Amino acid sequence: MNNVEISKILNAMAVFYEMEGVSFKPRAYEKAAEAVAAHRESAADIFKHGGEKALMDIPGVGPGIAAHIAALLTKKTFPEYQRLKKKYPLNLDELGSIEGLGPKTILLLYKKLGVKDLKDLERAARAGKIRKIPHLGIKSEQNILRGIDFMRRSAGRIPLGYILPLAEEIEARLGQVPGVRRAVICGSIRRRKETAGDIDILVTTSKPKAAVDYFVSMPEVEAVYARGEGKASVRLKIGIDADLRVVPKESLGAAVQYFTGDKQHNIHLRTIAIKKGYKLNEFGLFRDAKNVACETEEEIYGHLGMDCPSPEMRTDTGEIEAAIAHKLPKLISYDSVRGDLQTTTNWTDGAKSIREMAVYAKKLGLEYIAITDHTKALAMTGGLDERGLARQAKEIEKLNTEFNPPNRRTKFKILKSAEVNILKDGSLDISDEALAKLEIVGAAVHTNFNMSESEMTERIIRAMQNPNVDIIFHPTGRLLNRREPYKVNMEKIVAAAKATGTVLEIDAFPDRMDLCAEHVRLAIKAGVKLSIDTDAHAPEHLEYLNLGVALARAGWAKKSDIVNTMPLKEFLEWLKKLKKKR
DNA sequence: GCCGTTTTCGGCCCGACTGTTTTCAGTCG
Repeated sequence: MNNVEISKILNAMAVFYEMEGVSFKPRAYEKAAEAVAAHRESAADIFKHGGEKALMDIPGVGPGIAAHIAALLTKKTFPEYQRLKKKYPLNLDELGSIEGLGPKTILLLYKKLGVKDLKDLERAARAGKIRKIPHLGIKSEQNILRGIDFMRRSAGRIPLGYILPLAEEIEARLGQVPGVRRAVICGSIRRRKETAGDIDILVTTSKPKAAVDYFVSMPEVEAVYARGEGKASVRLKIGIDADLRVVPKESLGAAVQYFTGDKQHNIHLRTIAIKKGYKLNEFGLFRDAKNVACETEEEIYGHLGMDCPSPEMRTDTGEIEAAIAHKLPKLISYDSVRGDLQTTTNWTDGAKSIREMAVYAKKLGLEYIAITDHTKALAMTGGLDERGLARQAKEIEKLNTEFNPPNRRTKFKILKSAEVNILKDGSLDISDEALAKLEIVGAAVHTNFNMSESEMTERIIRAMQNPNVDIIFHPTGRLLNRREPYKVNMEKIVAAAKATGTVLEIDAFPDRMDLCAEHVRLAIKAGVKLSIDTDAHAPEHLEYLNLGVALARAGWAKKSDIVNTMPLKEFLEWLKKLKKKR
């Protein structure tokens, strides 16, 4: 049983206890579930090497839950889970993923209408049965239907950050199969789209059968749809499909181009090929029957008289025209971000200490991180007030001294910062005096999401007008597959950011990934600076930075557009200048 | 059920919004 599966069961326990009306246990199980899911090392390995006791090193896991996890690993279940699952025979995976539907309502619907899964729920809602239940009404019924619709539209797609590591692992393992020369991820994952619906991998090999045999028998495979000489299609246990195609090594470039997409980009490209007297398909670029280019993508684009746009840009939104004009921007490269400007520690709802975050950041080669714990209006996270921020500042100063002994050449800096809440009226929940003492201030909307576009836009603009605010964190507030972005007029936000010198954030956390590519382009065009941050709540989350780079590249960002590509010294000077200007 | 610079037992779960209500339960961040 892997960490995700364990986490799911712990989450189910939280829901069950919520239904039972038990206090405190739900939060405890939820926290443990979250920690297990985020934990790098697999619980199975930890248990194998250190037993139950070692499991307790996972934050939020104590003796009780450690015993449950041990039972899950050895017996696939534990008595309390069995009992509650029997008492509430519900598909919580389905019902729990509908926005606005919590444990109590799920229980109510089960008791009154026998709703056990999504199918039951939709039937009941469509039949108008939900509105008749006391405490629920027409609006609740409509909200449930809307929730189902939203879930359907996003279902089956997994955030890039969660699927990319697996895709890369499969790619690497395929590369090791005897006979295989190359294995290449294609499709939306190669384009680094925010979510992926499937994994597409191409291989060139001298032994097609061996590659197909390996692919369909991987441990991640749940079912095999099809397996042939040069192609296989499977369902993975994580709930999406994966396709393997064996292609001749001479036409790898053409196949990679074809299967990378996107569709609109390829249609446009093929039209250009036709106009120039060619035919373009997955086997090559043909003039009459002669294949003139197929080994590399560059070769194909070159024959069509254009530069090769990087996969992230291929959406047919101007990249082809730019490629023809040889005016593609020099995109920000991966690994060029030098600091993370949004990180959360155990001073609020992060998992680890400032020191642990800093140590990990340093290990990744970063030169600075801003500690941006939540502030007081977010009570649920234990948000810091002015006094808390002052206490934290002392701790940071102490650590900075420790991290930078006088004799050491390489510098690492922890910046005093905060993720300040933008209140409903656009004011902030921390006094200006306290904000002025921080080295960099991020502000974000965390409450009152359902405002009209004009109200929300005004609210954020007002926050930007506070001279202490340097960055707007996750400017659209979307949560992939879970929450729509709040309504804002991005043109106005960008204009205000330009006027106030405020940085807009590209949030690299897999569930967030805002801004979207179009917004990035809009900001860059207006000359607004951006930052790429992870919103890390645990040290490993710092590794998500590259997802933000991917998003920046999709939005045509150059290195100079992103403030935290600057080396430490230059960044601090820039920050000083920024503060002075206001 | 977990946890510890308010510590080994007694806290933890706060505030706003929504939809249903006429005084409040459920949900979310």
